Amino acid sequence: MPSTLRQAPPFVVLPEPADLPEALPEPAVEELRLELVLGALSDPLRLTIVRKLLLERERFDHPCGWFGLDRPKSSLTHHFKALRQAGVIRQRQYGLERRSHVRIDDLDARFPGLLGLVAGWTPNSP
Amino acid sequence: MPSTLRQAPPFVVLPEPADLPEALPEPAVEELRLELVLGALSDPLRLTIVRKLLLERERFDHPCGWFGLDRPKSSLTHHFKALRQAGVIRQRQYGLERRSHVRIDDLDARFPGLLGLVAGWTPNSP
DNA sequence: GACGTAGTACGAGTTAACTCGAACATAGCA
DNA sequence: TGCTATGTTCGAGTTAACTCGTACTACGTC
Repeated sequence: MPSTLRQAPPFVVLPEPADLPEALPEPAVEELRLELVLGALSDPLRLTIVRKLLLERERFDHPCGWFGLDRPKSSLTHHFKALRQAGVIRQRQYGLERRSHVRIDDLDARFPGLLGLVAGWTPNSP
Repeated sequence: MPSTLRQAPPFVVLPEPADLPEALPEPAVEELRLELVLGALSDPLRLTIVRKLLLERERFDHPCGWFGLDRPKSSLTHHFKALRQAGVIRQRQYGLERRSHVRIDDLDARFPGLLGLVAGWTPNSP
């Protein structure tokens, strides 16, 4: 019924400055595995994280607490790590903060359409 | 690298005769949950099953052993049940045989593009 | 009836994931 | 020096999933 599921909003790829901190360990584009990516996205909390990153991408450089997730810090570390190790997000260390953004280019190249499904997802029913 | 990942083959929806056996319990289209579908597809064996059903759909009415999966029968029952309960496949009882096919219409309506990713998946690397 | 076939149901062992508390590390600031 | 904020690591408890053997059902056929 909801047409938002059928048509995802276009994602604008923002240019990144060259003086970014090094990204944390992650799989390369060609190492991305569909089953691992799907597994990482098969969790409601992680879907919430990725969807929020996609829909509010212009403000992606926010600390972990920005997501407003009511979980202990160690749980959030666990889920962000799961997303990063599957290749869904990239994380960079900004001093104390660890900022995340979705690897849109890589995921669109390997699994076109997948991020549109995530963007159209809704936590409760359908 | 492989262009097969970017462009999935078109799926032809075959008309179904009206005298089919009743389908086993499954979620309705509007009940399909993305996180459950992704979870069901996050297993290599189940990806193999769904991909084989998609690519050789014209011969979908085969017994479970047709898939050539080297697992005990009870394991296969487990995985086919997981796929059915997530809404990925539909199963019908033909006498002794339980035949499965992918719910292409339903999945395309709710999660467009997802089956294309499955069809383009390859078991090992990239 | 006996046999083979296609598959389910149950139960147990094993593995993996999730969840969270507690302790720790680091940077900035008063 | 201490305090706060951000986030990690470790460990343990709990839950869920996978794997599989065994027993069972149902339908043909000989």
